[in-house]
Amino acid sequence: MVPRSGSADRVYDTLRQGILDGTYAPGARLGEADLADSLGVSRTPVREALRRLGSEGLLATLPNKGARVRTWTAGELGDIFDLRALLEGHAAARAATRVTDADISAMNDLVTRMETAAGEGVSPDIDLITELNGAFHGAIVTASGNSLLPELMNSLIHVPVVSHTYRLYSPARMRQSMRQHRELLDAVTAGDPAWAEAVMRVHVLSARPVLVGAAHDTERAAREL
Amino acid sequence: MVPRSGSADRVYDTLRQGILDGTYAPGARLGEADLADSLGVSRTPVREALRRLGSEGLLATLPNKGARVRTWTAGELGDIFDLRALLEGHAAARAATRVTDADISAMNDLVTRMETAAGEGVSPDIDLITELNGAFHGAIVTASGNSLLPELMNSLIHVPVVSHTYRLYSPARMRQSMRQHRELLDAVTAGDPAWAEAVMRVHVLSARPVLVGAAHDTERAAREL
DNA sequence: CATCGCTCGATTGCATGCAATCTATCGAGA
DNA sequence: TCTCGATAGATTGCATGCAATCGAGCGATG
Repeated sequence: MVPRSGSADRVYDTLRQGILDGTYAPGARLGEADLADSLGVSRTPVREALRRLGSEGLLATLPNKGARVRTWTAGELGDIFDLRALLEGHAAARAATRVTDADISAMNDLVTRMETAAGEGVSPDIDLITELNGAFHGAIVTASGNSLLPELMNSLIHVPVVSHTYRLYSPARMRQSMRQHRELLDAVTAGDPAWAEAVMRVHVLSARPVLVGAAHDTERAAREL
Repeated sequence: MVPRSGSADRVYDTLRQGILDGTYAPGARLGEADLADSLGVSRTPVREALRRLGSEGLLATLPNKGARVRTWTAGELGDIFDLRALLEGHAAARAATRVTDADISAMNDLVTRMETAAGEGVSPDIDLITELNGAFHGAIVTASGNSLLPELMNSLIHVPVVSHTYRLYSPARMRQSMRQHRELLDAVTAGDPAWAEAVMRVHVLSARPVLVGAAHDTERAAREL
């Protein structure tokens, strides 16, 4: 998934990144002319990028009314985590029976680097942890051997707030998450599918209330405006 | 998901339908100018539709080389059915604990009409069965209460050959499929999530070898050209 | 004779112009 | 004063033109 060369692809990457990192807030309006101007291209590639993002679920587009950054209710976030628990749990079980030594070695590297980045240093490197965490979960999903699962996970994980998970974690919750990664790796290394699936479900479902709670707070604050 | 009004949306619907019903064969090249001419619109809405279909996985698009109808290997089809068994099994279990009487009544209507369409008449109405089957599975998924599951299923089910399932069925296999629908409805009506999940998994996984086998035959035939 | 390079036709990618639609503001009437 | 309607500005949707890139076919060369 390297950044391709065309203008439309660059615009797509820029907008996607901006949506995920919060540059474009949920609900923000994305006008074609504004974006074209600020990005130095014409409206055509911008339109193309907006339609792609719309069909991938990051934007809500209304005919003749333009595109807005999609917002997610607390209920939808809960549903996302239910599906993640199901799909990633399945992936972990299958990965446990299929991983190669090279896979395990790479995963171990990722987990170790995460533990370092989350370690006792004064300020954990959230961006790095987020990136490593995504790579680790991606490695599990890939190791499941199901060639369509990575694609399918992308339609779930691209939800902006999910990529901000670690910003919402307390130090204790962060340490718990790191321990779960380590145990997941242990279960996969042991080749125990039931153990791996259970740990993965715990890992995902224990993150769920943090995200859903944050969404509830946001909704409450929005109602009181 | 009613057909919207714009030209781009009409082109999208036309192409999608054409891909699913085989008008555009797997691997067929879809040129912008050709389509624009034959559909009586300019290249702009055609491009838009092609990009959408590409990002939804129905087309494989290469930069500067245009779009082709995506082909699926037997392995990918097997992976799709594994994920369907997982996701629809989950949906059936949840539906069993949440359906309303109105849901059950609507599902019963669908199943009964399918049985009629597949009945002892000389030529079962395959198109009708396919449509009713899609509606029934959609009803189960919707009744699961997970608001994102329908979206997610769409990224799996849009694979062309899957929509042709019933064309590949023998009369005996067809009757078996109808019995499974009826038993699934029984399980959901009884409110038994484990039973419903098991029946759904049987239903999906018993269809799997038929589709995968057909794909293997196609691949073999292609190699021998 | 095979292989490499080149030119030309075809196709995609991007920019721009115009028509259609929507939103917001202002004004008339009850 | 409030509501409804009309007009104007802004924005999206579509068509078209031009530049960039790709692929096929021909010719030159080892």
